[in-house]
Amino acid sequence: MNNTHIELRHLRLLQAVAEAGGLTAAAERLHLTQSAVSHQLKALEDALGLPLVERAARPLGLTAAGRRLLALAHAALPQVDAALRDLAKLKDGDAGELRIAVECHTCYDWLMPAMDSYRDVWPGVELDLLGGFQADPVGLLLDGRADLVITSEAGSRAGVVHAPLFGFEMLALLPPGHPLAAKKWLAPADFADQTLITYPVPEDRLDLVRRVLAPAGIKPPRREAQLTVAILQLVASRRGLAALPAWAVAPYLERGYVVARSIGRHGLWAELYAAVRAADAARAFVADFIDTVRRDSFARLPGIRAAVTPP
Amino acid sequence: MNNTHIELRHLRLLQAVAEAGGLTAAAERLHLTQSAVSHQLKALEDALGLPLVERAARPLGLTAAGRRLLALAHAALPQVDAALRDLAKLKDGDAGELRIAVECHTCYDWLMPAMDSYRDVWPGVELDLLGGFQADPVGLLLDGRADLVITSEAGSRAGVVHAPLFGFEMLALLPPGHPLAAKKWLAPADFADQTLITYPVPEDRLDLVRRVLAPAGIKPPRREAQLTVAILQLVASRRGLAALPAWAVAPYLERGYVVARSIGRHGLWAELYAAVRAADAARAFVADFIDTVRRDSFARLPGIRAAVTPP
DNA sequence: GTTCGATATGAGTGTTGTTCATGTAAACAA
DNA sequence: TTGTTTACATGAACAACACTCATATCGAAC
Repeated sequence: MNNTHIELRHLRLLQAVAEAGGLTAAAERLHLTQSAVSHQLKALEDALGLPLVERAARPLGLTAAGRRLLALAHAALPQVDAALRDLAKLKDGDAGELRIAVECHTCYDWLMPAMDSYRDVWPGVELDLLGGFQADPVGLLLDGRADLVITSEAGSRAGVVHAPLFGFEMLALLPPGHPLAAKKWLAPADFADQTLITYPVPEDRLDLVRRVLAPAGIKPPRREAQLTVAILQLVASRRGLAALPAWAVAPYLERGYVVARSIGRHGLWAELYAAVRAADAARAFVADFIDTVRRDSFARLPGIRAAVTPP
Repeated sequence: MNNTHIELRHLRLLQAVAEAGGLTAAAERLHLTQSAVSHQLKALEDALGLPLVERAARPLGLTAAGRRLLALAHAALPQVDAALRDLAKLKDGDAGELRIAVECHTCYDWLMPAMDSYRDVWPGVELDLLGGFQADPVGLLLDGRADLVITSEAGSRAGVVHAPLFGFEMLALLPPGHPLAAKKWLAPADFADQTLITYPVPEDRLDLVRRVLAPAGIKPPRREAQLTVAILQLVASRRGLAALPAWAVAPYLERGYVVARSIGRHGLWAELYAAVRAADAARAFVADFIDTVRRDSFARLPGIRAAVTPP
């Protein structure tokens, strides 16, 4: 029957479920409750008269019907997005300038590919990347020296909008065979007698220090390194511990170069935001840059989750 | 912006508006009120921040944005339909038998192409066409000698479901230059002294006689012909008048072979139904045959409208 | 067994799509 | 011109539906 009342909402739902590997995780991405996802999926299955997901398996598997519908989602949703982009260009024009300042060192890992995707669909937008460490990157927006800032601070300043990108886990990195590797997760006290290897930034910019160690009154010695590989090399050679975003270390973990542990019972989670001037937030090429980063990151980065603050 | 809440419903709406050339006509096809279509279109335009249709022109024109979105509809909706068909096959299987009996002579005009489209997507279904005039075609369903009957009678019999296909206008055909051609439409009395040329069927099967002439107490002489071309030839050579469905005579009208006039102020409209056994109505390959006929007919036949009885 | 993480379910609520009843505007006829 | 017809717009009332909240159920790990 073709009169089945199917909507793009259903396709987005199925895609999210398949990608997230579970209803709860899908709900988070869609900024819905788990209940809504469960209800909606059931309603869809009832309407079609076919089960779409294997409820037993974890990660959740799709049935043959589910896979067919997912194939439709993969075919149709990008077409829809492309059309909406074209409409946005018709409305706002398709040219502009986007000078991007980046606060976090490891962000280049995902920012570069995202910029490449973006360039494909907005060839008329001039992309610039501002280098060097900035004391007050959001200030650059108001100075007019940058148009978009990637930051981990949600702090809202007048005239600036912070759009949440995604949440990620900071993992503690240990050399293989380190005594602490026996634990499932590390408590603040575990860092007491360890050297901390970090990027060369002030202490209050390090989530591990500001949110975990400082509150616990622990102040381990620090050693700084400029590059991610250098930090990993120091950890691997047992000069100390480090804390880096999960996505940045995934390739090294696979090779067994270092091992990772969560920080605290539920892990140390941080968020990234794209800050733009309020006046620019509604401009199509700006809004779509943020969308592109979100989509691209979810497709590419392991161990990230939707931002808690809805976009 | 991509977070715009667009749904397949919107695409179907825009497609219907574009094809029907107006909101009112689109509403009829979608089995909605004109108000609903107007509201929904306005909501969509507001959400996108762009006008989609040129309200002034008649038939309604699309803006550049409307055309872009229509292109999306043309790309995406067939994919959706194909996916739903595949799901139906997964559910019910993809094979079956469909013996079709046809009551109306001119129906072969659209039935053949529709059957061709259908065969493409349901290669496993055995299609058969039952020939010859049937006194009680719906009876064949209950006898088990046919599986689907094309009929113009809505009359519901136990165990048989009548699915409306579309409404069409019966046009009165006159030779060019006939005195009655001066009128915009013909009244019952106009037929009083004219010979009526018809297919060889009982009088009570002729809509013109049963619904117009008989109630007015008019009983013109009849002359019968087997073939549509024969009827048209007799009309053109001034042997009498005929009444045929608009779609069946469109090509002859274009060539000026005959001229057509409405019967009555608002025209004489009839409907066609597909009758199937109630037990078969839910089977995917049966339901989709009916859908295919509807879609195909609307795409191909001029001067038809949605059935008044909602499907 | 208990606990934890994940999905299901029922009731209540807010949103939104639809209809109904008009209003308005343009085209056409008298 | 006025009346008539046809098509689209609009506001209020209603109905349907999607979502949330709270809670139940299920399964796996300990």
